[in-house]
Amino acid sequence: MLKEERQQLILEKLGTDKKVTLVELGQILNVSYDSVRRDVIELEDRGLLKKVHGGAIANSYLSMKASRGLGIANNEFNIITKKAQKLIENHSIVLMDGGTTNFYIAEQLPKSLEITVVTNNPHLATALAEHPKIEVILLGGSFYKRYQITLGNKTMQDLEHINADLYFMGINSIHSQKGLAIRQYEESLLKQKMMSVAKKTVSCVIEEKMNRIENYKVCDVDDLDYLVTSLNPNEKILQPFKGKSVEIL
Amino acid sequence: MLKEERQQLILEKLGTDKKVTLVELGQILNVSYDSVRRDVIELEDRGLLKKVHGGAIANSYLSMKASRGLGIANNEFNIITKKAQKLIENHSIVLMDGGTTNFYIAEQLPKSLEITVVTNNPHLATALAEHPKIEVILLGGSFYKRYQITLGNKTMQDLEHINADLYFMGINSIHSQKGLAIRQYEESLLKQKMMSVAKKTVSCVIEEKMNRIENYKVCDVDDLDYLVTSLNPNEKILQPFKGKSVEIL
DNA sequence: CAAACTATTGCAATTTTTTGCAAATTCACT
DNA sequence: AGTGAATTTGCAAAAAATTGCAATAGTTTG
Repeated sequence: MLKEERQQLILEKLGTDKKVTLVELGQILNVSYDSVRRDVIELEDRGLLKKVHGGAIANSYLSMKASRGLGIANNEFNIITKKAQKLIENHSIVLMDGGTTNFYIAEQLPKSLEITVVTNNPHLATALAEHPKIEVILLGGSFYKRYQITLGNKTMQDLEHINADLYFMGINSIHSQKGLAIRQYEESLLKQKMMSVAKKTVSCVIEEKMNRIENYKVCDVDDLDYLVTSLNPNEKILQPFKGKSVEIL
Repeated sequence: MLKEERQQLILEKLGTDKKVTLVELGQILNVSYDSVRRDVIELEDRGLLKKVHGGAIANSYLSMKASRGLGIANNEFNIITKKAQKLIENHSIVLMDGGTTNFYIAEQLPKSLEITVVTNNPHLATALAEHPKIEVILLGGSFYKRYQITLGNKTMQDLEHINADLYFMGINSIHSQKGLAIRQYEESLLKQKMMSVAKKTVSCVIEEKMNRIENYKVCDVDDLDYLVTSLNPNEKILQPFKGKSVEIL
């Protein structure tokens, strides 16, 4: 069995199931787990999937683009999107970075909205081509394949010239004491910069990201202006955030 | 067994199975593996399949034709791509802008190539994620939805800091007297800037773009260093370009 | 027609890539 | 904090690719 053949099958399975375990794959493909693991690593480097402990899950951008046409609505994302939209004023300058949640919000923006979106995420830029009234500014810099965003000095410099009204910060984890954190060091710097050039910062987090702690802290919960979740305001998981200065939606 | 006969059989098998291994082919065709391997290399050069370690897999957009048993003409884009690749040296900085031809060339670049690609085309950036050894720099600026590239002052400024070795210029029309032209005024300015920051400029044009005249002239044919076409060098359509200083491939 | 040239093919030696194994480490979950 | 599962790392065997070379067949040229 050819390596490419295996990888193709992995992607196919991932396309239907959204997730696979290495054990599963090893059995189906009838090769050692090591080979499967190496395949998965390779595919991750190409940005075609995301590797997790014990297996892999489908690339969020790819699967979203695929599911968009089918009208498959993800409930949690939809709730968040609805709430987030209320924060966006017409004729404002909105800063958005990478991450699935931001991508989803951008896609669902009303077609009538006249705003300028500044982003370091090319997927978001191309997706917004469908919105005739939204102007898109793409931040330049070196392109990080793994996270599919631009990063680095150039991107930071570009930001100096931006004065945004609102910043949608994508985040990997949020914790009432330890604050908001992310997996990449460089990315955490960029996010801090973005906060500094925006009047207000909002973070939209899905439930699975709450009360986890990722590697690099971006800021404290108190530094946020708004926190958007899909949860009901008096869920117990939200209680630790209540005393903070952040407004919870 | 004739070479042509073998190659025909390889394509047929590939049309039905989508993949073949060299061992398999060597047994069926009853020739040395070396011969099979050379056949596969030849077919890959003509863009009719994709060679991988241990065998070959079908070229998606050609497999349909092949399964119908049609004789497949060489693909115009593939011929151009092969010629264009010869111009790219390892460890060089390559500038590429928008356009289908450039996108295709980028996609087909060998996986082993170690270069830096600078582009104002987000699609190209994400497509190049498949190439682990290629570094991608995305030029920032306002995103021009119609042509899916970034454009404007910011993009121009970003270019000031680039010293590229080679520039692949996408173009809408080429004419021996009227030069190379494009539909958008802003884009023509950008292309001129790109030429000025690259040591050499190459344009890859498909036949339908030859001897037409679009709205905004970018430069004269003489200003190009290389002109890549799918045509045979002594085609009559190429004669008017012969006296020029440009090298025709 | 013969000599020179070219293209094709197979073989052998060398290098590269892939693959599976095992030991040591890290991770996730109770 | 401990325990089993998953991952990482180094390593070695196997498979495949590359290269140079020589033999053969086919083509061109004088």
